[in-house]
Order: sequence, then structure tokens, then C-alpha cells
Amino acid sequence: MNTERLPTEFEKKVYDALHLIPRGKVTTYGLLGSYISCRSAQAIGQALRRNPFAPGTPCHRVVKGDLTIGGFAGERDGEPIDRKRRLLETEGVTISAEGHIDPSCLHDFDE
DNA sequence: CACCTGACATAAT
DNA sequence: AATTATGCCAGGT
Repeated sequence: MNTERLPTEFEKKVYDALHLIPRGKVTTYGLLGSYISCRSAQAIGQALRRNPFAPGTPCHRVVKGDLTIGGFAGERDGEPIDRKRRLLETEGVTISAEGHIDPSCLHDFDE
């Protein structure tokens, strides 16, 4: 067994950043990347996609730079996305019918 | 709006 | 160990 790999420092940063996000708020991959000094949002998305701590890690609180839902559970559309949407709304995040998240729900790491 | 490029990390070969 | 392929993207043309 032991087919699972250990979480890397990079992933730890990503998960830790997620824990900094208060309930009812969301952040973007760009902001997260800026916080962990990573200019690649894709690497972050990959770390979230693995989500070794799921569902303990609120990966659904991360959205795209366009304030769109983005993807979830490795899916860019489908039911997972609908669940993510509902989850954010349940936590207090306002989302438009087009999938656009209210900018007031964005969380800043510098504060 | 569609497409390509750039930047970063992991898994697979 | 090195290279290739891929991945909840971002930004620019």
C-alpha cells in the first residue's frame, strides 16, 4: 500500500491558504498564487484537484480569475460544478445566474 | 469570443 | 535522472 504520495511543501501552502479563507468568502487562483509566491495558477489547481485532505480542505472556495466558478473535482462542467455553486451560496457567497461570483465575496490575504 | 503562449508542479514513461 | 504529457489557470493577441 502506500501508493499515496506525501503532500509537498507547495501543496501545504495551498491548503494552508484555503484555511485562511473565512466562510462565505472566495479567492482566485491568481490571488492564491500571489500569496504563496506562485505565478502559475495551474499548479494550484492541480494541488486542489488532488485534495488529499478532502473534504477537510475547502477547495470550493477557490474560483477563477474572472470570478467564475471555474472547475471542481477535476471537472470543468457538470454536476460537480453545480454542487460547488450551491456550496458557495450556502456559505453566503452570492453568485449570478451566469456563474459570476460577487466581488464583495472575494477575500484578501493581505488583510 | 477564440486561440496561443506563459509559468509551475506532479505523474508517468 | 531526464524528458514528456497533463492540469479546478492567466493574460495577451
